[in-house]
Amino acid sequence: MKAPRQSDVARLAGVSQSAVSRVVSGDIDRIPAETQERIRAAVKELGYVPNAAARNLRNKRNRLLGVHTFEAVFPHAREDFYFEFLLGIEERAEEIGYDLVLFTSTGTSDGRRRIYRNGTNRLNLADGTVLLGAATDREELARLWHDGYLFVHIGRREVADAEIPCIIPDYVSAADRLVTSLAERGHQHFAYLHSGIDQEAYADRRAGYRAAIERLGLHDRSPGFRGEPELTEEWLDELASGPETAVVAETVGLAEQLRTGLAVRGLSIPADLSVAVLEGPGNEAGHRWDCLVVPRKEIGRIAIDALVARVENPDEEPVSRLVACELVAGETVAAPPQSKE
Amino acid sequence: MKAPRQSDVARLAGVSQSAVSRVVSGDIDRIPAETQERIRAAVKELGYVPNAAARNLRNKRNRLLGVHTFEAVFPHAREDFYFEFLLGIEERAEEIGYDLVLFTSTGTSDGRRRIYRNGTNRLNLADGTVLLGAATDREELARLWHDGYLFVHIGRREVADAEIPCIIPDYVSAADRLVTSLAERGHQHFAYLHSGIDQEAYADRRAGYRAAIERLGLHDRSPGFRGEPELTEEWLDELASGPETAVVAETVGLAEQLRTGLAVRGLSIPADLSVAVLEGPGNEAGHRWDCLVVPRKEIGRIAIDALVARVENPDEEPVSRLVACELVAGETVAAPPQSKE
DNA sequence: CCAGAGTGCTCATACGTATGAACGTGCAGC
DNA sequence: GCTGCACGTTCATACGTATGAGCACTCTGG
Repeated sequence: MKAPRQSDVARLAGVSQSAVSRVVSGDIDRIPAETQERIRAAVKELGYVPNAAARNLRNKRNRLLGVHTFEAVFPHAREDFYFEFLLGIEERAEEIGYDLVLFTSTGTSDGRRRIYRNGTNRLNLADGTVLLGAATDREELARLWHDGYLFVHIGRREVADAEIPCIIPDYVSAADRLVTSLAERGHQHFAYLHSGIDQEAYADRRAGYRAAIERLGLHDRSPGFRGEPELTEEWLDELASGPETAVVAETVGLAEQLRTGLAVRGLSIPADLSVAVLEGPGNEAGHRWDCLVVPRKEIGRIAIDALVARVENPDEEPVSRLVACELVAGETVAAPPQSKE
Repeated sequence: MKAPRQSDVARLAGVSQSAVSRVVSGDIDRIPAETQERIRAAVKELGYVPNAAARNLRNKRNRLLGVHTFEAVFPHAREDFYFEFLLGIEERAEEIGYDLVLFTSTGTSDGRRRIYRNGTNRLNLADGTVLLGAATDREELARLWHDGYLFVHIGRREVADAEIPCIIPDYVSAADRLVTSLAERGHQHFAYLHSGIDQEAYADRRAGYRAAIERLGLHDRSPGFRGEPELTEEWLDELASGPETAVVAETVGLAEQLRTGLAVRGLSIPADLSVAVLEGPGNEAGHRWDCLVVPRKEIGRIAIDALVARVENPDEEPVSRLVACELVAGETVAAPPQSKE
């Protein structure tokens, strides 16, 4: 029971293989309707179906887009970082008629996934690949780029001597707008709570924060922002007695800690202090923090579009794109208390 | 910047293309270590990577497994049916070094996905495919089978004139054991709450239920089981006053309705009536029903193994497999009330 | 009646790989 | 010195498709 080929169809229809190829792939300018009909009938009778591999070999195109995460996708997906991106990726791929390859074969025993393994890069199976993962390996990225492989990376990733095309949440602008909106509410004195971990991931947010503070002539003297350990008892005491009316926290976790620290001192949010967070709300339906929302699904879609643009037009310049983040109002920001106005 | 081919590697290493092919694909019986080294070095230097399409064309093998769902995977995945299956599929594929192709390109405007579209079956890009989805289209399945395409289906799916290899939760045995365990608790009189929708999906469960009832000489006179509308006021009245001490419900939803219907009549679960459910617990952390658990992740893994077994050994008979379901204790089963003993 | 254009189709080839067959070399055994 | 054999390597081909070039024929216009 072997799959029929174009040549089988051709024999049945009494034409050549190339005529069949022309009909099935739509190049029918010079093939009269009657012949087309005969060929189509033969196709149907034999149940002919084009061989994707042969087509690909011939065409260099696959309509296949890779998705490479540096960790397993599904196992963590429920609450996970990746999940929403994948939503957008799948959705958009489906819309434009591409299939997705999940590169799972590149896993190592330690649970990490590498692109290159014993010198082999499976990725080239796809026309192009979306890379994502906080733990993206710089060296591999650099090599991939130097090899001229077509890819986009979700999230900012700077690599020396390579210009990685990234789809980046516009944290700079979002942090700036967040501060601006606090200032518009009347806040003048700010503190910044930084996470300490992963310097690079928060660099944009810090830049946006600082830019807004300076542009608007606001005051900030938060120790955390100067790199010292934050959320210590001393820090909290200082905050409680200081002029600050607004705190910008990098993570929800920090904000929660802050809340308890303040409660001990008899202060509440937002009555005494407004707090906004520089990351999206988690799934845990806790306090409704004022925060920014990374449009992950949207980013997934954009990544696919950026990739496909280059796949379909190789002359296209690889560029990074910023994607705007929305600010969402919660219940943790209010006007400054009158006592401090 | 074109991808290097074996012939490029060969030129650099000073050997023939076929020698390169032999080394990269492991057929090295008659190639001395020294030559292998030279070739490997050239491979590395050029960053050679095998062309999947050409390989596939030549071999009929890809180390690529398809995943075809008849609806979008990710969009619903959080709470969804598919999710756990995919977990297992990805996990197992990773372990054995296969990549996964998500067939998304086959979507139609109505949101359904078909395998065959304008005569083209994209699936044949992969070595074999795992199909899943409650709404699986029978005609397409039949055609796929008749075309000799390699696949397994998750969930039972019967198609005339075709023997679809399926991975099937063993609902028959699970339902039987569930009844048996109720009987061991002392229950003699049972009622069965059926969902009315999707006859086929619950057929196995009904069979297992009935088998246990008959084998153990138990009593059942539930109208629902005879196909009449269930959970009517009359039905509830009858149940409340009848000899039944245990109800087996097909879905959690039905069980919940039952609970409220009983509450109105002053009866509670499990004090007055034990209730067990023939489907797994949802994510909603409501009442802890006694129920069965479909080992979805496990099934995903098994599907991959079954598929790969046939991919790697085409003589292998396509067979369906039953996978045992676990029963989990909840808080809705107890001994029958003494008044009815 | 011939040049030129158009029509309907086929020829030949390339895509990159894997592999059975064949080839040349060196060496052991008789 | 010839046969036989193992070894190391290459040759040649097939997989199924797409497509530019080309061929044979018909028609149109001058």
